[in-house]
Amino acid sequence: MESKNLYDKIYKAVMSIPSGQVATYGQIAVMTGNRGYARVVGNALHKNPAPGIIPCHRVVNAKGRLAPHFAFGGAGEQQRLLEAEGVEVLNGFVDLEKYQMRN
DNA sequence: ACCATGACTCCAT
DNA sequence: CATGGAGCCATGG
Repeated sequence: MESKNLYDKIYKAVMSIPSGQVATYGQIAVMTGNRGYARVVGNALHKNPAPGIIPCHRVVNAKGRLAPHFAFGGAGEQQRLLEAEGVEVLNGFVDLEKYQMRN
């Protein structure tokens, strides 16, 4: 499994998200090259657990909502992790205006 | 090579 | 606000 390009970029992008901030799938997708990658990004995070290496909890959808299918304990766990980093989560939503990773 | 699937996003109704 | 359709891309069978 040496998918050394796309996935690697995605992982890097996700890992590059600073603590206390979040990024959307589309953001990561565009960051890695294409908006269409949004699905690949989601698949990558879902398939490749790489727990401890990839802070998937910092990745939310375009609406700032936590992943509905978060594979590491559910959105509740994701929310807990985000709050632990200083990100306010309200009803499963984060304030993108405040926490979205800006360039 | 084709078809089906998916942690997505946007737009229209 | 909910639902549906279309667009985008990679992966696996």
